[in-house]
Amino acid sequence: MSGGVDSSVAAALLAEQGHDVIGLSMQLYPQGDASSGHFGSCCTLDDLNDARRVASTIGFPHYILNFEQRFQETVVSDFVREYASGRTPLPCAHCNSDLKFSTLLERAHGFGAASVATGHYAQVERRGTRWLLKRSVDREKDQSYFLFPLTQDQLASALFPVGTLTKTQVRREARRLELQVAEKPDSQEICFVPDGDYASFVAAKAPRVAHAGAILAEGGERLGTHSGIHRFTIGQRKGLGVSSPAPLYVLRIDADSGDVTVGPKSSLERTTLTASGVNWVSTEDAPAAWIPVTSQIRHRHVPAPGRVRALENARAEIAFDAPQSAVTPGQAVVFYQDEVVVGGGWID
RNA sequence: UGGGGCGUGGCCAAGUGGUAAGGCGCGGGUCUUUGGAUCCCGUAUUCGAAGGUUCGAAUCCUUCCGCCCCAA
Repeated sequence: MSGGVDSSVAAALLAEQGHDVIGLSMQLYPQGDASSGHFGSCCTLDDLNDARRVASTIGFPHYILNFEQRFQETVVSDFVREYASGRTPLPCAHCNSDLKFSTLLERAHGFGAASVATGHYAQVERRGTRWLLKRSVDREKDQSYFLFPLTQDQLASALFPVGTLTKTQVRREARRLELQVAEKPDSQEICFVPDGDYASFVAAKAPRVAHAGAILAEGGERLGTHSGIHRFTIGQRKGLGVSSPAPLYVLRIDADSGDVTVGPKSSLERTTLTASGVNWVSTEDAPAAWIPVTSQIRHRHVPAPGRVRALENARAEIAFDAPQSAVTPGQAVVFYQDEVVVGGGWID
């Protein structure tokens, strides 16, 4: 329970259906700092109190789990490491697979719980011998993209009560259940970075990245300098500090040399990509031959038609029917067939 | 008191007689449980200053101010 509307409604609905619900919230930052309000946008002290009030209103126990250290070890360290290596992290996906459905799930089992329910907009469905991950009914809010790493065991213990509802319906349920968080704004942006200043956050954790480097044109011409590769992501237009007749976008980030290569938007297009750490959610065996899928290379990306096939060592190759802009290492590529998550991996 | 170059919005910068491109930044919006991501809208009655030529100048002429380079 994050203290938001979605997880609150998820818990309340399960309780209403007669499940034996216990509420669990993760404390991810030091309490003292959280109270200042400058420690991110979710799971602050206020949020934990909101969760507790919801549990109290519905009438089930609520516990706060101190995951500060685990959070640092999994989500935050990966976040920093990725930026330091010139990649763009996707912390929400790691938080789901490495914290919520691992450490939190273990603790929940310790409480005697059969499953962990969250407020994610996604669906889990049993088909034959496998658990399938599917998009939520509300396609606009679908969060299956962030859940692609979940294993069969994790999916077997996952419940997404709001996955069959629209956001409008969730708000309506919250009001019907008289939850104090019914009108609470949706959370957004990265939850653990104070003031949204992620660059300073990364630089503080990994001082080595904050070194100046060159901004180069595609031909190698030096256009300017920058103050650290962690400030850039593929496809970024703003913040380059370089003048040009036409907008420039980040094309490549070389962590070794510190070079950031920029060029026109058209140079961002790619028709193929490879991914590592691929999780084939829907299939027993990784597909050796090409299979048709639609793929997303970022959250809110319009699914792009193409095909995918498995490579050695949990890797995969994706070929799009039409070029896609800004394929970004570190982001996830998730492939779908209709509403079903076939699998996903981390873009190389 | 030798020669050459430059001064356009906060920054970079096009434009060399026809009535101020563009980029960055900034402001606003959109989007969003990743990205100071993308996308959209706005942002110089004015071109170092003052005169002059012209129907008309940032663009030509004169003077002045400021900066830079080369040669002494």
